[in-house]
Amino acid sequence: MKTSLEEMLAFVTVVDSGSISAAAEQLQQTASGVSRALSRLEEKLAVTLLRRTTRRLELTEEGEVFLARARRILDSVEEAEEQMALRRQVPVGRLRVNTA
Amino acid sequence: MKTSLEEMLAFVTVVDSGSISAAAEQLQQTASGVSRALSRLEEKLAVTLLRRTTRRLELTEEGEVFLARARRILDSVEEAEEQMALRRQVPVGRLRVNTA
DNA sequence: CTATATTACGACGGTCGTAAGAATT
DNA sequence: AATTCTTACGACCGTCGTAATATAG
Repeated sequence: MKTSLEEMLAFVTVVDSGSISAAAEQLQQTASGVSRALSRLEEKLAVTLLRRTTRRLELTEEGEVFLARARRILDSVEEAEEQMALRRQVPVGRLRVNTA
Repeated sequence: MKTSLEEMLAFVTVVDSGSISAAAEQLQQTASGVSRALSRLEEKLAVTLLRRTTRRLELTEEGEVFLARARRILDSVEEAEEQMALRRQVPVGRLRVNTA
């Protein structure tokens, strides 16, 4: 449980946007931050996820595998948060209304 | 995506162990830290997950709902990490062996 | 030469543990 | 009265942005 959601999000966003700098913009961060988040993730997993040059990004096999899982995890978190947000506004149980 | 895995883990551990102090021990933290992690999570979700007195813990309805999802998320992360660990040791593809 | 990625550095923010205080039984 | 939870206070660790450096095309 050493990996963080932020790091997973950085990874997924980099893949989706095609570059670290594009991901940075999308995440409202600097490229520096995204680059480090990615390195941190790889270090924690002890695996190379993305083979990168200054021009091209290429997913490794491990990256491919992890990507799918990371996506699902991020979606699940989003979903859980949204459900809480909903539950806040829509109290459960019967709704009793007195009509005139 | 504001919530963190650490906070979810704190929440789940508190529920499973029955108290904040027990969870703290299990997580190798202080009760103070776990208590704050829990409060942080509730604040971020803007929801009360656990109604707590000094003696009793009671899941709210929202807590119940979130608990199930948090468990699944934590398991998924664990799984993803383990898969990377495996893949590290067991390179994929054909294994060629020259026998004498 | 240009665009992108990484790294060193200093700064800042968030989380921690300790210790004191509050609350429940 | 005892146990547990919470909070205030410093301290610390991790992450950040900037700016400099490296590198691919």
